[in-house]
Amino acid sequence: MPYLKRLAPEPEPIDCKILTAALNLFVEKGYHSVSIHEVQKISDVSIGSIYKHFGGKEGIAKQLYKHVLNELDELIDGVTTSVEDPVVQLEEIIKQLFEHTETHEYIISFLFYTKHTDFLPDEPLMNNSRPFLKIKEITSNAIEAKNINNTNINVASSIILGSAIRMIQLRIDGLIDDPLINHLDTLMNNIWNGLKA
Amino acid sequence: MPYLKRLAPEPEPIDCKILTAALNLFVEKGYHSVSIHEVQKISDVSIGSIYKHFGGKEGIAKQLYKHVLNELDELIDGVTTSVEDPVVQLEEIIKQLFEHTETHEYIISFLFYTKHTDFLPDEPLMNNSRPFLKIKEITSNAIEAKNINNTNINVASSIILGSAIRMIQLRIDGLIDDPLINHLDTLMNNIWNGLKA
DNA sequence: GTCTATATCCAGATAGAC
DNA sequence: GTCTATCTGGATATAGAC
Repeated sequence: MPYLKRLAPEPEPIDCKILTAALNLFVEKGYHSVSIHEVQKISDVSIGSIYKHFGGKEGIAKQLYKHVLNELDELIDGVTTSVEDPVVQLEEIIKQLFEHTETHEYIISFLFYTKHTDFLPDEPLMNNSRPFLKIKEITSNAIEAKNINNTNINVASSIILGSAIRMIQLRIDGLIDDPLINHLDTLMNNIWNGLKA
Repeated sequence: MPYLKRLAPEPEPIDCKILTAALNLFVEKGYHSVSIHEVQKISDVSIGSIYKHFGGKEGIAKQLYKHVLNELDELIDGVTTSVEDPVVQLEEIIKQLFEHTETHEYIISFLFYTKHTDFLPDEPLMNNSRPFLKIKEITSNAIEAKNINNTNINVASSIILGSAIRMIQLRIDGLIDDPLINHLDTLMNNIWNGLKA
């Protein structure tokens, strides 16, 4: 699990004061309720520098968006290179996402509980981004390997990822009291039990 | 199905020019990218009247939020009064939501593909609202009636509702080509197959 | 390359006529 | 009760000093 190892010793999940401040503010208040002056204040970098580096608020959001998608992509690659069975790969990905929900809540919240099109209308849809397509591909592999019932790929991936994302959102909302990792086995058993037929 | 019957003959899903215009604009552009002047233009009601009736943009959003939650609530009540078995109730609710995704896309999008806390931070969380609590209650009933494996309620409801919501979102994104109703049986079979154990 | 002070714009809200 | 014209605040973005 290279992803966790790399991040573990770092106090900040993102190595950039501006992006870190923006992430926190965007998640807490929502993109449009955050002014560039707030980002300036929290990050302790001047307005001028922010504009030099990112060109403005939308530039920050764009970079942040790419950054978190890239982290997710690396997480997936870490899993796919260390495990063979696509079913186990999916389970491991969800496991790590559940863990990150506790340890990197803001990144997870920005990834799975943000309507990006509200402020990045020109970016490609998250559900069409590399890491999401990879997850879909893994699901497809699992079906083809006959480890999963030959059901529609959109249905299967919606059951798998949809359940996990919903649990993450309920956890962030505070409607699930304990860490999601406690429910991982139950979740996966029920999912596979249905899909494996 | 009183819900559909009531709405069927109406050209507009909402009987208020201002709310209808706001719904369309909010879904298309996102709440913060919509100005009150745009709502004025589309609804063809003057700014003054809008402020008289709703007190401002947030007032419109608040009313709209309550309205769509109320419609969902009525949909659920319609199902629970016409069907006995909680498992069938859940299936029927999802069926109607899938149908509405085709016929009332904007309402469904506002319900299931909008981050309401970004513009209504003081409203109760959607996942804690009456209709969502009712769905959770129905799921709980299903478990108690032994129709569903005695698994954690949060896990079971995440699998059921999470899959459905994700399919709705993928459909709205245009990443699922055909109407969701075509996939209803496959989805429900795979879900129940796993949960019924 | 970093900062502060300033300009510009625009959305939300209001006042007052009809 | 409905409308239009106007005010005001605040955010983005820039200009120019250091």
